[in-house]
Amino acid sequence: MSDLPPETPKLGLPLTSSLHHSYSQKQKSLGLLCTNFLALYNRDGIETIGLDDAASKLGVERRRIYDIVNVLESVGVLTKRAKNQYTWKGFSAIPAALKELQEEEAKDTFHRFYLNENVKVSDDEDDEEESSSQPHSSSQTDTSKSSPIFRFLQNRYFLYNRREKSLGLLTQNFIKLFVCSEPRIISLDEAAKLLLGDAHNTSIMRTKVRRLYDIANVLSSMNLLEKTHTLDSRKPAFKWLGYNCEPTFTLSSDLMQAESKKRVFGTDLTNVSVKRTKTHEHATERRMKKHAVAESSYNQTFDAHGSRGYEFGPFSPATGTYPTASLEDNSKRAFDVENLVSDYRPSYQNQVLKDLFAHYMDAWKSWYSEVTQKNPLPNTSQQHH
DNA sequence: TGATCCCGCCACAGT
DNA sequence: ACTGTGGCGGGATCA
Repeated sequence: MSDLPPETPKLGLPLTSSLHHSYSQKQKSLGLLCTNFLALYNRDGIETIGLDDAASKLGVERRRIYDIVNVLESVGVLTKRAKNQYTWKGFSAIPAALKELQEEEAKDTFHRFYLNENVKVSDDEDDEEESSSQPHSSSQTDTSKSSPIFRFLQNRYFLYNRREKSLGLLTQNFIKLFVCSEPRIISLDEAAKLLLGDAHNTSIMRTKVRRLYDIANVLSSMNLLEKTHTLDSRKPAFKWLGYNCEPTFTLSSDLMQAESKKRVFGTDLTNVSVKRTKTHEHATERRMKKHAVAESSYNQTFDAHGSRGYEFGPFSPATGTYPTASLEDNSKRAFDVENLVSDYRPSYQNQVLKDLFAHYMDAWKSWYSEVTQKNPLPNTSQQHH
């Protein structure tokens, strides 16, 4: 139905901008918002941040604050304290957070390598297998759907799935991409591919890339990231800068302006002002349609293959960088350990990771020799099959 | 035209 | 029922 006209006359709107309704995307970018956010809260005496406070001070809707807060939290700058409230940790918390990410990744890699745990199942729905509703002519599936157990599992599924797709986790996995490999310049397409594992329809890719833009923008405003081009091609890409002790982000001077002359950013409290015109009702329609589809595809997915839709681990070794050994290859692997290690190690240019890997390696070796001494298994390690 | 990415609907979670 | 969160992708802007 007809909503209010999209251009409701709004209070306190800068004449200049309202006259020639020049819409500037940049003025409202997430990166800029983040800069202002940091300028606002990265100072002494701040320990608690209220979302409403931030939203109103920055002149944006809450939704945008969530975006920022989620990525800030994923690098340790913030911590959720309670509903609507975050605790400010500051930039000094970044190194530890990054280190933890490195460790996580090293651990994952270790497991993938030695335990062959890449059971990864991507979170996409590229399975075109009958896009129509599943043929379940047997009514028994329907009854089972109403069972408490089903609902419980369904809930778990949702929770897990949601977490898997959260901006925060995506941020961490994105960062791992940089922190754990040497070519510290990655295009977002590339990143999306790595994070997605393998094979995905363009729709999933597009969505992922959109999110990566969001993330990259706030990381850039923190000076953890920088936009450049890939060395070879002219493709735009991002370069990891890492944390350089100094609070490198520019303490935006316009914050002062914002403070004094109200709303440099946003210009409105209710975001109803000079926005991109859009047919409201159509948007709603689209929604309905979209969600109807999504829902059916979910049901289908869940029914068809119970655990489908999960993505184990941050990202799969889609690039084939990791030597994979199957579990039944025990004996062979045992003899190759040293070689494998030296083969593998070079892919870690990063000293921290080298050390970590060495650490795991030592642990594993001592464990292994212990086991093999008690249980001499020359070439017959696989006989128990 | 392809790269960017703002915007806000609405599903799901929490009270 | 009502509020807090935040996934998601259409389509406007930018280069």
